[in-house]
Amino acid sequence: MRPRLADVAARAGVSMKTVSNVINDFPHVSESTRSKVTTAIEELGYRPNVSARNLARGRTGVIVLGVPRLDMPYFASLAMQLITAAEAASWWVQIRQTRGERANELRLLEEARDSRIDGMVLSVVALREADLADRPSTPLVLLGEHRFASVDHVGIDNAGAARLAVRHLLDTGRRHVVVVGGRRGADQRVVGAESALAERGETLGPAMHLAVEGVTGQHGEQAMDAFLAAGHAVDAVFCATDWLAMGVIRSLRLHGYRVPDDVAVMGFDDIPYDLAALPTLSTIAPDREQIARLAVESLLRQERPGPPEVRHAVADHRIVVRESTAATAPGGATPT
Amino acid sequence: MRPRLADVAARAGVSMKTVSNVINDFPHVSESTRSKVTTAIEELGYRPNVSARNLARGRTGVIVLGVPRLDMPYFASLAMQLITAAEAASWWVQIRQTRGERANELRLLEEARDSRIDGMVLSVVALREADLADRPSTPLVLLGEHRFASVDHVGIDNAGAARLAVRHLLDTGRRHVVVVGGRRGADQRVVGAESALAERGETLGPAMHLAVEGVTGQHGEQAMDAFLAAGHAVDAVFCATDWLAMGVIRSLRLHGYRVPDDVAVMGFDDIPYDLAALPTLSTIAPDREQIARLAVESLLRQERPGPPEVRHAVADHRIVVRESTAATAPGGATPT
DNA sequence: TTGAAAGCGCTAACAA
DNA sequence: TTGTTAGCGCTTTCAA
Repeated sequence: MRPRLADVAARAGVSMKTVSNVINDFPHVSESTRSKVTTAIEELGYRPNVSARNLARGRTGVIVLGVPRLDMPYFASLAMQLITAAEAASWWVQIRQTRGERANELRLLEEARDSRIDGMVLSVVALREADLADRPSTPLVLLGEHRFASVDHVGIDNAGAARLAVRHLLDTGRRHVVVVGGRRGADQRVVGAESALAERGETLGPAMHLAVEGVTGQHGEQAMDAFLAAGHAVDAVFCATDWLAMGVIRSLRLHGYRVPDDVAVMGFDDIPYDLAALPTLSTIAPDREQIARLAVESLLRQERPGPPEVRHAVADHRIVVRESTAATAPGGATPT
Repeated sequence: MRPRLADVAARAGVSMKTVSNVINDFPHVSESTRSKVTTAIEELGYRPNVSARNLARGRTGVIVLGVPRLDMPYFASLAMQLITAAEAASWWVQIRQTRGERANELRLLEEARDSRIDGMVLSVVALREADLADRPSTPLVLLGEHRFASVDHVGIDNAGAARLAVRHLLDTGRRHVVVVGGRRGADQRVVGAESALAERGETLGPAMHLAVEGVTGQHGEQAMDAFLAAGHAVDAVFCATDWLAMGVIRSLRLHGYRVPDDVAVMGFDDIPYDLAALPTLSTIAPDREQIARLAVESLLRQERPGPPEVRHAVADHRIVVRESTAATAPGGATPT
């Protein structure tokens, strides 16, 4: 049988309370007592029973991570980082998928309310501020582009990152930059791209902004197909995600453009497949480890009693330059 | 406060035992009693406290899924399927990564032994039969290519699937098939490829088998680079995974081969990015949902008392034909 | 078929 | 600073 707290107490010649104090790092434990207890723990190979602890504490020991799709490597590696960060707070992470649909995001929020979980980290795509009006008392932190005044949030500076990306395109001699992403004004990555153009006294013409509804490569490909069919000049494309970029490259090449010789392409996310693509994909790499850590910190802070205080944390990012934006550029190529 | 079992019992005018019987679907409960209880449950919105239940049952409510890397979409979608299947058995799934290293796989096995979990599903890469000599009493089921006599296993017919893939290449007029995968004799996908060749009276020459150590696109690319440098004829490549295939295509195209015109390429796994690649990738699609379901069933069976009985289950697969194996083939192309 | 009550292993109020 | 003990909410043995 596995040793219990009582066994440790007996062996150390102290009470259960004392052992509990040691395990939970309470202050006010004399050094000699502490060492007696830790020795007993070692000798017995004692490990606390999580179910019992959670029951006594009124915790469930589980937090939920909601992401659009786990089979998008960006979210998968985010999930792994969160699992690691949550372990330190002795939380299991339960992963759920939303497919980016508002109905599913609402459903998760509803689950948070019925409080069989200790907290929720939600990577939000379609949720609106109003949906959070009567937010659950369960600790909640949102990830992703959208940031609401009423809820903790962890993200990166999407606009700043996009600005960096587009500046890079412009710095390497590109002139006609297409931006593939979400709705203008709403999508911070599009906003950032616009501002980089503005810095050079240029504007993002309506034709140069391709608004996509979905996240897959096919969405990027179709958008680019439509753009190219219209016959506009282009020598660079900034995409809001790497997956979109893969589709965009497919479209460009099927239309006879060379990448990066004729058109440079920049993605966003830094997924492992970027290196297997032809050309390898330049991108923005968010610091996912930091994001995960900040999310767990937020949950822990909300768990502590005290006046609620909403915090919006910003994690780092960096630009990764690879083949797809090599500086061979002329201006405004046409199909070969 | 959340309603407890006792509240339900009081409201229904029965004992806790009776409510417990209803909840756990015990036989021998009169229909009238059952309906009284279910009504009370509905009215109160009662949900069992999982920690308490696990404590009483001596369960932890958690099973572990060990995969090489979660940011490989194959494993990510497998993970999601397992989460769904495990939910039915009211298990949380804790995901762990092994990076395919034997040391990490052994560490997980060790964790299974110290039994803070109810079961383990391990997608094994490097583990050996001997490592399982004193296997933990915790229910364990292995996924992946390797199958050991002493442990439950769920997989697909890798050799059969590979045979299907290579037959497809041969049926579309290809003659010089390169196989990229693990060690000959050990890797069932290589074995299956060989047998497909044997059916046509051909053999897999040593030069035509590229043994790779890793799983990434770069590994595939390097292997293909080396092969092409040697100047052998080739008009088809079968790769043990899609990721390898992406690297192989990169190499081929950088060496001036057109895919599929000069060389057809076939992958294995069916990851979402196959559709964003140029050309879109033909592949083998294992039935991951079935794999997950069978794995959970195995765990449940092992949990039940009774004589241990090892079972090896085989899930379905199908071939998915896309652009990368379009039937335009001549025989044995050379660089343009 | 249903009820009473003793745990499951840990936490934390209250005492000492 | 440490000990005693009453829960946390559910399962399950034994009786009825």
